[in-house]
Amino acid sequence: MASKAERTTQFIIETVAPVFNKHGYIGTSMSDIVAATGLTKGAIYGNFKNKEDLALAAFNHNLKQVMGAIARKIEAATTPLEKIKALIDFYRSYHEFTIPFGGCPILNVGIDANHQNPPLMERVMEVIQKLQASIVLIVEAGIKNKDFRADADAKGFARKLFSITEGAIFMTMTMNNSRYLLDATDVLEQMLISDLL
Amino acid sequence: MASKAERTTQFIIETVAPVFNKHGYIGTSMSDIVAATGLTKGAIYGNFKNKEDLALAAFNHNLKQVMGAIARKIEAATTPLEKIKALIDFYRSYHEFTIPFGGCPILNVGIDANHQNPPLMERVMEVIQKLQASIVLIVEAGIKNKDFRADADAKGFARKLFSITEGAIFMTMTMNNSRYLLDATDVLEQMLISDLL
DNA sequence: TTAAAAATATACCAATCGGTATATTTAATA
DNA sequence: TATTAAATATACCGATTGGTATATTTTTAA
Repeated sequence: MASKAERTTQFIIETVAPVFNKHGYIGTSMSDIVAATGLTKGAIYGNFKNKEDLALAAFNHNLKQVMGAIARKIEAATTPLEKIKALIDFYRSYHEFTIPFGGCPILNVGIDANHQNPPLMERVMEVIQKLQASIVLIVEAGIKNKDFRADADAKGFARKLFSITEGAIFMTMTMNNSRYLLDATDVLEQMLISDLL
Repeated sequence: MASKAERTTQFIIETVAPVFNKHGYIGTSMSDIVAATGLTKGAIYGNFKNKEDLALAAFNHNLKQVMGAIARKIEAATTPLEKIKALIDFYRSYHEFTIPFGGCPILNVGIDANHQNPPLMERVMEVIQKLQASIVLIVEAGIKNKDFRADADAKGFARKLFSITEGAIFMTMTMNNSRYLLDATDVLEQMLISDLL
């Protein structure tokens, strides 16, 4: 069994992650964190060096939740074409999925940390690069596989997929209307045909 | 000539608008505002009831800047088709255009005010509705005009245009790479053909 | 079961937060 | 130019910020 300390650290991260995602770095105060966890400042600072470290851990935890769900969907699919389809399909139910998290962590922290928190911003950029690279890998596998056209632009497709998805998440979150995400899946399905097939 | 007071009020709004857009509502302190304007708290509170009123004025000012530039482009075009093309084309140079503002005010405040500042959030939603309605009007004029297909989905097109654009702005701002906006113009041009023509 | 170590709680710190009452300066106008 | 009204500066308010030193409690392991 994990030590008490390890379990407490994990508990703090899990409890605080949606708070940071909803209210942002500056918008989340140490007293918010104390209130959310029911612990005291002593306990928090015993487990994390400072607020910034905790925010980083919270962001990574939020990412893991969302990425984990996506990864499971993609890994369940067998061919590259089916993986891309599964990825697009995931966003059909993303609104309900993301409500407990408070939206997309990449989008939220990307806006929140820009001009504000350089280390957090660095992490966002790094994560986006990695996610795009993993989409590129799938598309390239599909080219080898003859699922996709030989001249398909894997990087371009990954960029557009990511960009369109983030825009749709933003719109459904701010307008509280999942239609934007459904629109986006239509656009992405058309793009799949015109760009890759 | 405008009175001294009116000019000071305007000066505060103009000076503070990009600060709010970059750092967000909570991230912008009254001392930031004092430092940026070179005025004192007395002067600021003599011109605005409180920080929230100032933030709202700043948001409206930022909007006016961006919307003004777009409106000029659209009004210069004569036919509905050309207006839509001009709108899409505007985003080709949006990255450079928006750097002094610190990004898209709708995107920034939409993320920043969500779960944080209900009156500001209300204003964001209202603005998005109005902007989409104005795109719908252009498309509907184009349908009457025979520029566009009779069965074109004006509202759906407006939603997708807005959503794709915001996503691209987010990506180019956080990755500091205008390629995402250029990608988006390609997608939008294809969408113009497939959805409206 | 007890001693040592680790984790948590308590009580505090200086700095900063948004905001205000009042004094002073500046601008408008007669 | 003098008077008045408006605008701005100064000095302050209590509350809250992130963070810490130390006391207390709880867990771990002998």
